[in-house]
Amino acid sequence: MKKVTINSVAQYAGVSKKTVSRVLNNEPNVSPATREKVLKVFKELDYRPNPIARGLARNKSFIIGCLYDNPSKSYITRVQSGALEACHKHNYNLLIHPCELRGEALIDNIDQLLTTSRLDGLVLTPPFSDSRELIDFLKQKNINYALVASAIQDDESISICSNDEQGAYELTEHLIALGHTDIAFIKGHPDHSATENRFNGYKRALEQHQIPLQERLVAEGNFSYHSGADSAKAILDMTPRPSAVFASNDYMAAAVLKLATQRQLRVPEDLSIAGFDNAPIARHIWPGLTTIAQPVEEMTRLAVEQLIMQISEPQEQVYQRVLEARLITRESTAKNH
Amino acid sequence: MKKVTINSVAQYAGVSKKTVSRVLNNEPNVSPATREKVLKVFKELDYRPNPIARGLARNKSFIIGCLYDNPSKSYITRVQSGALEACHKHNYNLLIHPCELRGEALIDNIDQLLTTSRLDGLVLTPPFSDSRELIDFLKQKNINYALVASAIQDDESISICSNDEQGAYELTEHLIALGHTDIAFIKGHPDHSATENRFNGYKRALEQHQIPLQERLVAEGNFSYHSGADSAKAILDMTPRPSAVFASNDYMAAAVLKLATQRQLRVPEDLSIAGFDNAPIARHIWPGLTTIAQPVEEMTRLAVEQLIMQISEPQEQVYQRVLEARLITRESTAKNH
DNA sequence: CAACATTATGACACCGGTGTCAGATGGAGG
DNA sequence: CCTCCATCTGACACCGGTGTCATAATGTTG
Repeated sequence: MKKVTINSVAQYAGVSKKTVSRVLNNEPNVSPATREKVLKVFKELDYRPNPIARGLARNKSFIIGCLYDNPSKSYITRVQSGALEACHKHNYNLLIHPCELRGEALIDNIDQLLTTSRLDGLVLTPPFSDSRELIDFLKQKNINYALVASAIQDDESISICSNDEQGAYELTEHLIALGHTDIAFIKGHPDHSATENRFNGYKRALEQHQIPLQERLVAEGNFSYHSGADSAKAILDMTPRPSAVFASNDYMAAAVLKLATQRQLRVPEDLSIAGFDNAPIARHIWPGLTTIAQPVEEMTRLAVEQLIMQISEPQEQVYQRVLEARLITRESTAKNH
Repeated sequence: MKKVTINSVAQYAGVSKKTVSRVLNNEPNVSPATREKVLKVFKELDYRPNPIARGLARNKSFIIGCLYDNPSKSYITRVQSGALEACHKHNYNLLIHPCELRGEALIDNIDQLLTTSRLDGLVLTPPFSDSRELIDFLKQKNINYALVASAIQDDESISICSNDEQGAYELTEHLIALGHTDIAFIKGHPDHSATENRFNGYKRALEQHQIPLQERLVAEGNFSYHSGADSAKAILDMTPRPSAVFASNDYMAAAVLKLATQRQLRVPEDLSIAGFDNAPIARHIWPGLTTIAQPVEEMTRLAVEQLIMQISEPQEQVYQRVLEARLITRESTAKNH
C-alpha cells in the first residue's frame, strides 16, 4: 500500500512529472497519445493529487470560508447545504466560521482567520453581507467574497439575494385581502438589510390599499424567539388589539402564537399570525404558519459558484441576481370577521 | 506589504530558518537568548506560519472532518459548535461532511473524502458512530476518529456519550409519578443506538414500577417530524387512548402535540406529552415540552479534544466517558386524573 | 587540562506539487 | 533539402515549512 505521488505516476508512465502535472490540470500542449497514457496510469494506480502540495505551489487552499452570526439553526444549515453543494462540485471545501458581527474585534478576527487558514474566498451571510466595514476590508486585502441576501449591489461584489420587499408585500396583501387592516408588524434585527426590506414591503402594501400605517403597531425585534416573545406581549396587550400580526421571521411568529395560545386566543379566528422564512417550525406547530419561502440553498449555491469562478478566472463583470420569494399559506391566517 | 515567511524572519533575526522552526514549534535545544530574539522578530514582523507548507512537510492538514446524517438542524449546529470550539483551541479547522449512512457507497465516499482532503481525523456523530463497518474501515486505514453518542466502547475508540438509558428512565418515572400507566412510546431511527437505549430506559422504569409493557403502545419512528406525525395518528386513534406519550425526540413529540391540538385534545389535561433532546422547538411551542437535555456541545467538544490529543501524541489508553442527561419539566406533562 | 558528554546551531535534502524556460520534435513553406 | 515556426517535453528552481545529521559551542568529569 505505497503512497501514489506524482513522481511514481511519472516514472510508471515514463514521462516527466511536469507532463503529469499538465495532464492533471488539463493544460494544452500535451499530445493526445501522452495524455491518454498518463490518464490510464492515473486509473491504474488510483492516483489522487495531494491538495496540500498543490495549495503550496499555487498559493491556494481550495477552501472557502462561510461567515455567519444568526440565531436560526435552520437558516444556517440551509446556507451550509447550498454552499457545500457548490464547493463539492468544484473540489473545494467549506470552512465554517460562526462569529459575532458586534464582536469587539471583527476585523481582527477575520484577518486572523484569513492568514491562518489561507482561505481562497469568503461567503458572507447576513448580517455580515451588509457590513460595509468588513467588505471594504476584504476589498483592500484583495480577498474574493460573495454576498448572500445583501442589500449591497455595487458592481464589484458578487451578490445574490431574494426579494424580501416583494415577499413582505405579498404577505401583507394576503392579510389585507382577508379583511385585516390593523396588522401589527414585528421588525427584525437592525443589522440585517432584510429587516428594512421586509418592513418596506409591509408599508408599501398598506399604502397601496390606502391603509394608514400605525406606528403603535410596529414593534422592534431582532429575529430571535426571545425578542418575538417580548414583542408579542406588547402587541397582545394593546387596546384595541390588532387582528393580525406579521412577524419578520418564523421564530418570532412562533413566539406570538405561543403567547396567544397561552392566553386562550384562538388562532386564526381571533388573531391571524404570519411569519417569514418558512423555517421548519412553521409547519411543526399548530396552526401552521403562513409565511414566505426563500430559496436560501439556491442563493448560497449560486453565490459560492460565482465566487469559485471568480477565484479561478477573475472577471470584469460581476454576477448579481435577485431570486423570487414565494407566499405559503397555512392555517395561521384567516378572514377577519 | 511583503509576505513574511520563515526565510525573512530568519534573515531578519540573523539565524537559520531551522532555528526559527524550532522556536515556532517549541522544540528544545534553543538557547533562551536566541528564542527571545526570534520571538521578538515574530512580533515585529507579525509573522504567521503558513499552515499549508507546514501541512506538506509534516503530512498533516490540521483539519478535522465531521460526519453527520441527521434530520435535526439543532442537533447538527450544536455538534458543530462543540467541535469548532475544540478545533479553534488547538488551531485546527473543521470540515463538515453531511452524507448518508445508507448511501450506496458510504465507504467509497469517505475514502474519497479522506484522500482528497487529507483529514487528520474524523468525528463520527450518530448514526455513523454506531457503524461497525465504517469504524473497521477507519481502523484498517489507520485514521484517527472519535465517536459521539455511540454505544461502542471498545478500548480502541475515543467515545463520549450521554446516558440515554438513564434519561429515558427518569422521564418515564416522572410520568409514572404523575399517575400515568398507559404511556405510549415512539421509537427513534433503528440505526441510532440512542433508539434502543431510550427504549430500554422506558422499559426499565415500567418494570421497576410493576407496570406491564404493552406492545400495542410502542410505535416505530425515525426521529423525523414526519415519522412522529404518522405515529401520532396511530396512537391517538387507539382505544383506549393512552394518557401519555413519550417520543424519542422533541420533533416527534411536537408532531404528537400538533395532532393532539388539531383534534381539540387539551395538553396536558387530556394527554401528557414528553420528548427527548431539549431541542429549541421544545420551548418554542405551547405547551412547552417536558424533555431530557443532553450535553451535546460538551460531548462533541470532549470528543474532538481527545481526538486532537490522540493525533498529536498517540496514546495507549483511550478516553471514554459517559455524561449525564437531565430532566427538564415543562407544561406538556401533568397529573393523570 | 585533556577527554568526553551535552547543548545549540545550521546546511541541506525533502514533502508533492507548479512555473519557467530551454531544447527536442515535427510539419509547412520556400 | 533547409529554414522557420508551432507544438511537445523535461530539467530545474521554487512554494514555505520540517527532518536529519554534522559540526560548533559549552559544560562536566577525572
